[in-house]
Amino acid sequence: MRVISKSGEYGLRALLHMASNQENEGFFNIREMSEELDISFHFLTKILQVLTQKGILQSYRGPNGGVGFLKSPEEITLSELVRALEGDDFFDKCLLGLPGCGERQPCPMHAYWMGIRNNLKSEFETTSLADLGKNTRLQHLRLIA
Amino acid sequence: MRVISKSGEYGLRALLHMASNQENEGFFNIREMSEELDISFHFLTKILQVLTQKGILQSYRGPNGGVGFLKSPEEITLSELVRALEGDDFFDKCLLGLPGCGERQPCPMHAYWMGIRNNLKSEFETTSLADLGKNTRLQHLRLIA
DNA sequence: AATATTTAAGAGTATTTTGTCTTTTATAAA
DNA sequence: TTTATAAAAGACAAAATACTCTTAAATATT
Repeated sequence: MRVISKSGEYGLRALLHMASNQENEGFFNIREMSEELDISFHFLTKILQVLTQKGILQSYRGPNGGVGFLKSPEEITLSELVRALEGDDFFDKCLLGLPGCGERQPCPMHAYWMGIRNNLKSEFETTSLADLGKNTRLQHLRLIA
Repeated sequence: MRVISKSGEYGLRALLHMASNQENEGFFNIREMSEELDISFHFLTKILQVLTQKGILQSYRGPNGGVGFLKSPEEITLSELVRALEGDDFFDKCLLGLPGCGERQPCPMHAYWMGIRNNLKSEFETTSLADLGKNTRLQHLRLIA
């Protein structure tokens, strides 16, 4: 098992790369990013397309085209990114996978799991992409294997 | 995305079912369980086989055969079960999927994620299957859709 | 206008996970 | 000892996820 999908990992890595190179300011070339991060170009393109469709990134085609932030990384929360990459119901899912699990018809782990899940949710909601990106830049942390 | 795999969900549901019907005491028939929980019989069999191989369950073949707990549910932690069902490294994985991520060569999210991960880990380590099973029995909570 | 560049989109392939079916092995009961 | 029952094991099929390749559309430069 993995906590997030491969696409999610790739997406987060690309976003962190962008956020930690914001002096670059404008648009990032996807081909270059794919090489720097060692992620398949076409696959990364698709993942970033989704983020563009969800209004997190904007893109331009043609020479010097690329992808850039639509909102400032200060205003982008980790929670928002995980939902965009892993599905809107990420923080609502039943641990046992039971559909319709909730207050009205809880599974045996509902209350327990909801506590844990909500902690994670609020943690992710109060962490911005800028926070993580600054960290990356200042400490020269790696985004590749 | 899902937090645990489908096999993991099925395994937990079966174990909760067993733990909450402990008056039954002895062995549980897998066919019956698969019907009560609406899980494919053969698939469930394989999942329980793994739990048997990992020393959490024991099994007997033949008439009145089945699977039962090897240790008492009081002594089985949720942490142990998740590791058995999702892999031993469940609580050690890098959120970005980077191999070898750790103190020596951390990814930008390492410290942050380690905090969250360790919380989850200790939460799961201090929760027994018996706790969850008792809950299920006393409150008549559902394990099926 | 023509060409080159770069993302978008879609079709197709590979791998992993999930699920099914069949055969084997162990055990109990007649 | 034969038969029935139930888990173990393995081969196979289907679905989901991950990845590749080709074509289309947009934009900039000449």
